[in-house]
Amino acid sequence: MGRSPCCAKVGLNRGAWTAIEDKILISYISAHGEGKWRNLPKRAGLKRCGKSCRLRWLNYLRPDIKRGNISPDEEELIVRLHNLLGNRWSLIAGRLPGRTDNEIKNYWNTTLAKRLAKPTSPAQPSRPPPPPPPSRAKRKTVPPPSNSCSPRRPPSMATRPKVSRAKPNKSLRTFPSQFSLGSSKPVIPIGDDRAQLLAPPPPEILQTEGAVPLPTGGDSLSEGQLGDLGFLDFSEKMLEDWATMCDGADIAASTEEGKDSMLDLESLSYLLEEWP
DNA sequence: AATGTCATCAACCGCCAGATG
DNA sequence: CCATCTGGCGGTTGATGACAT
Repeated sequence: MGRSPCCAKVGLNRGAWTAIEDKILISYISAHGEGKWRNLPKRAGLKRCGKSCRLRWLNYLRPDIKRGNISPDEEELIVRLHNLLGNRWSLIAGRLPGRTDNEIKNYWNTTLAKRLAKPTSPAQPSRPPPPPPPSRAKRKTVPPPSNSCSPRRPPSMATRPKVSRAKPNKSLRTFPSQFSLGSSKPVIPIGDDRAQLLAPPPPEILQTEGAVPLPTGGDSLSEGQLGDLGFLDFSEKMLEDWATMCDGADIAASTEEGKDSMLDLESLSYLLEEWP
């Protein structure tokens, strides 16, 4: 009864990924594509849990990941989106191409949350607190059973091999330019083993997919203001309108006034669901 | 130089929702 | 309709590096 474990836990590698494992995973996905994570480790010859492979790929190895510091524009966008969406990191990350939910979540927890806690912070949001967590938050809070098949922290983690993380200079930490999405950020020479593992992505990755051109009206950001955020598919005004709707306006009415040009379907459906 | 503390972030976990048989 | 599988999400942990003492 109950769920079967996502994979056999015995005999699997844990902790930090090695360069060889990364290479194997990249090669396999390059040849066979993503998906089928459960069987992927076996087929690829990796002693890893499928979930671990998926996480490694999505958060670290994907060629379209944008590395480097969060720009001020991105930061402000994260703050705004968090005010609107709460801790829905995947949704927030979905509006920041190249950024992962894990990265944004980490950035929020380590940097923004602390900064925003200070009342005099320039980034202090002017909006009310984020909405309560959506239905997903109804998870149980009981501690896991002691005989759980997957202990909270496996013993091996305590003896995780000392793997050099090769953390580059934080002020310049970014990914090789061929992986950027039009970013104008400085790029450091490849000192990261990740870069050596990755081949240049296919050209289509460098294109902004599904993006709606920014409005050309005066209320949108100028080209200079856009900076690194030129790939974003909505403008400041769109966010403002979106936020206004979230602040208690008649959403149903608002969405019928031609707002389909302002909101994508996902956002709109979310609003309609979460703010009835 | 040695030690302690803090900040960062990759990786893990349990849980959930949708898909599938 | 039900049980199971699969992919995905958000919360949390702990290794590591940076900085302070």
